[in-house]
Amino acid sequence: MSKSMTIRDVAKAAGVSPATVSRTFVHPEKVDSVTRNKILALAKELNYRPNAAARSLITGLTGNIGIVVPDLTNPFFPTIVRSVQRKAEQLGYSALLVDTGEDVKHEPELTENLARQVDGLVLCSPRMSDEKLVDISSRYPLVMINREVPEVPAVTIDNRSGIAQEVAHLKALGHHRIGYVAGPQTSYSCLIRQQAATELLADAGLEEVSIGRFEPTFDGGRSAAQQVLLSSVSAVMVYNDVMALGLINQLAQFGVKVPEDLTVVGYDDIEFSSMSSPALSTVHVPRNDSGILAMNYLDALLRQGVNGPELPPRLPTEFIFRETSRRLGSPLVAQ
Amino acid sequence: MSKSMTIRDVAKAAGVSPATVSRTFVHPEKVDSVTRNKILALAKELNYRPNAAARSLITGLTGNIGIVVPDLTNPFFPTIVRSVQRKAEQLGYSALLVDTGEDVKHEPELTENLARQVDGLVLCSPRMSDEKLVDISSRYPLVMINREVPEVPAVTIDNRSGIAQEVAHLKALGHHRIGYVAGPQTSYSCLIRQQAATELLADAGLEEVSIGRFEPTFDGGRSAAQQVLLSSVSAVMVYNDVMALGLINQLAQFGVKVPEDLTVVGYDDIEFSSMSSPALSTVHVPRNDSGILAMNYLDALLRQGVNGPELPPRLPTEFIFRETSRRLGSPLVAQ
DNA sequence: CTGTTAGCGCATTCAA
DNA sequence: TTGAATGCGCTAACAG
Repeated sequence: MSKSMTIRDVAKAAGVSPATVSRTFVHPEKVDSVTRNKILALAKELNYRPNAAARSLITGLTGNIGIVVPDLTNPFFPTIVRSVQRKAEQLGYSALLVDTGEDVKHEPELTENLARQVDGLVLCSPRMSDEKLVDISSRYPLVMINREVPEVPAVTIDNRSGIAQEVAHLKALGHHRIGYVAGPQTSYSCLIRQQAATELLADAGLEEVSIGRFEPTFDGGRSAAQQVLLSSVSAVMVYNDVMALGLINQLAQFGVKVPEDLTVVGYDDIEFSSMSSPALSTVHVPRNDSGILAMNYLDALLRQGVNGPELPPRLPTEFIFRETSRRLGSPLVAQ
Repeated sequence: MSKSMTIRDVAKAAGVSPATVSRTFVHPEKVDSVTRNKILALAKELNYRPNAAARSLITGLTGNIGIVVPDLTNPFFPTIVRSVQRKAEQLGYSALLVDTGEDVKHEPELTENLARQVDGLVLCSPRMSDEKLVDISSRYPLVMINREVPEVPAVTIDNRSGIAQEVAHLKALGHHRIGYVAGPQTSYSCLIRQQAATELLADAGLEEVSIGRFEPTFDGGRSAAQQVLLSSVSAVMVYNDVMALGLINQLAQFGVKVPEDLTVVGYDDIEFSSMSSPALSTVHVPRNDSGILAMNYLDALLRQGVNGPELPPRLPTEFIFRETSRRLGSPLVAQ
């Protein structure tokens, strides 16, 4: 118990060679079932644990995967990280985490450093350039979540469908002049969502007012309030929930009530969106699923060697009608 | 570039022995500055990277630390995880993360599995028993955050002082009959806070009404609303912010306004507490600092070998007076 | 200050 | 089906 058991201790105890012990763990089918069971029993009796470093030195594998997120304090990410980590654990990996702090400049370096310590990477909403991602992906097994780059495997969200549902919702409520409050350019999904909004609003015969870019944070949303107020819209679609919550908060301080005076819809369906009051109308993004799918893909990629496994199609989103959207011009309910 | 460089490649290129190359990385001071610089230059020219597994096989060290959290989607934890991870990175470690999912039963096992893969552990608000923690701590280098167990190193929060400030605040606002909404028994800080509340309210000559236990979640807070309403208190102290936010949300649905009809104070000062409306009066807990201090301690522990380094005293907390607390019986401001 | 020697624990040849 | 031999890449003794 004092010193850790090695494969030779088990071999000695079982009266076999170290090689046989090794085989029973790596290729159990290549060992006679009698000797195998004997070794297995002895192994756990002696509390033997294979030394990961020694194994890694030979196989070149670590048994670890890396998760990279831009900002763990952004409520969008913890759910993803958690689901990746759990699935990784189920599959026999441990998960290393790196938070880049939205530092686009250092993101490639941090990612690459991590890459050398793990068998594969899960990159959550990476901010770096397409070129960098293609480059890193060509050298390390990797899967992205919430980003699309040609030739780089990814679990993606059907942003366009989510925006379409928002547009349909707002149109059904009688809104015509609609604002889109944009997030930062560094965010891929922001670009996609805004582009979809522009197209789909036009298709629906609605008028779009582009507002922003702002930081994708609560304060970013607050700082959008003035422009929103000056834009003469009856409804705004906001890049994400955190910003939408910030916007609503600042609007309240200006005496503008949501949804009475303005309809606001978010995107992501973070946990707090259903908790705030008024509860935020938003688009649900299956973040938990995305993590599981990404990790499953990575595992398949690692096992097969080539990039054979199928990737799921863009994950469906669903509009959630809560309390921050209402029919345009409908009378206030008596208090 | 195709195959990874080894220490021998560098040695050959520099015309020295492998041992000298090794030394320049591990004990730079034991190598002549001229040869050292030559080796260093060659090393990066050849893009040499020490093989962690080989190094680990000899030293018994991995260069990794492990972080264990009960629930990453609980907004209390991401800030801590992030600060630990960043400090770890600064100190030359990589961070492995495990989310136990508030599964008390499996927590020891998950922790122990992680322990074998890392040089040391940071346990955030561990839920397992004192005995288990003492046991694991006796076998692996470890530091806890937000838990106190004799003989186990920890970065702790001055919960009592936070509660004292809340009590003083409520007393100053004229409240007399005060509720304490408790969280789960599995949470150490809940026990401490409630105990402090009982004592300090009594000391202040105030009347305490104990309410709960509830889950330390938003829904847990909501489910406390009925009992709070029936308790005839003018103010409640809630175990944590998430619960306080849930309570306020449910109270609103019952037509009870905060702070007009009831004063509510939380604990933790999670990010959303300043973002909600009304903004939550609460006790700020220095979570970011706690992570940094814990990681610094762990590093010192790992370096010195013994458990010599000093631990900081309980970290100070600070009451934040926001919008959910008000003077008892003061007239409403005209709307 | 530097080189030589040895081996960390394991998985994989190759024979038997 | 099993055993003996080899080496993954590196660091730590020890000499020199």
